[in-house]
Amino acid sequence: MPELPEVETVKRTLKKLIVGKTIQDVSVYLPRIIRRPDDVELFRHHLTGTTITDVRRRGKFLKINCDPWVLVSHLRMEGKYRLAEQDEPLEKHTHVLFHFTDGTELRYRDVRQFGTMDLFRLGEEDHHLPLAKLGPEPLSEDFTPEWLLKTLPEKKSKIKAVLLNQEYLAGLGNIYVDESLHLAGLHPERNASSLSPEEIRRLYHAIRKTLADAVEAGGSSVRSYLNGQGEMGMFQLKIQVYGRKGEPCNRCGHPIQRIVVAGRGTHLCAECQR
DNA sequence: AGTATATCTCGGTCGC
DNA sequence: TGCGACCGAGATATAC
Repeated sequence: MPELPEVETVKRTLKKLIVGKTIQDVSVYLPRIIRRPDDVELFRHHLTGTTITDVRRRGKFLKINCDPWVLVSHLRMEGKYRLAEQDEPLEKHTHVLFHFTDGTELRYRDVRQFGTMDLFRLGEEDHHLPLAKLGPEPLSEDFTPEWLLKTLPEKKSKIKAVLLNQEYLAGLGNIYVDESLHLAGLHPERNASSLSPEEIRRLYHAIRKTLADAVEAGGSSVRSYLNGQGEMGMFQLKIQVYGRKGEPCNRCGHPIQRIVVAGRGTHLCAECQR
């Protein structure tokens, strides 16, 4: 389930692999993936003949510049991009192909078929859904302790629900929320408004460190996540709580619990997180 | 208006 | 081996 660090890793990998390539044609085998424009033939028509000029990221979204268009792509649970030679056999669950003029092609695979693609005029994408309402980037200078100190006390939900809300903060998902809360020593069911200023500062630094470390490690390879070159990230080796139900907490030795918070499986150490 | 909860997408995986 | 339950990001709908 790619979250910010995984999408950042895919972005960096794809940037090296596809910038400068020209799209000769596009094949769409599962039209439902393409949300905008609503006509898949128009999607093909717009992209054909364009050249990839940049690959960026916003929250968990990839932004692939195909001037004068930008493809906004969300991988959801299991979406993957891979650069292939056009004569390689198609893997199962391949839904979209971007054929380049040099004989290679960018392939989008997605077993769960949850991923989405939205095409916008370059520059207009941030003013429309799905990007329009996203909260600040947690690794940018927009995300500060002062902002967290000001906004968290106004929230009436549990801290885990707040951090999962992409309109509040963009890019955290289930894994990195659980990891950040463990590092901060905060219970996921705490009301956001109950956190003391000291706890909020701890949370701020925990989020920054968790995400920065994960980006540096190339993301986590939980489930089937691979970057654009098919390589695995290494952050899963550093994971403290996610998916470790029953195993001992690396800090205190007490067993990791799994509970449900905000409708999501949630891993925590009840000894370290209060 | 903000928050909580349920529903929906899907197929691999798991338990029985 | 077969089958139903489960999982989950985020949009959407509904309730309060």
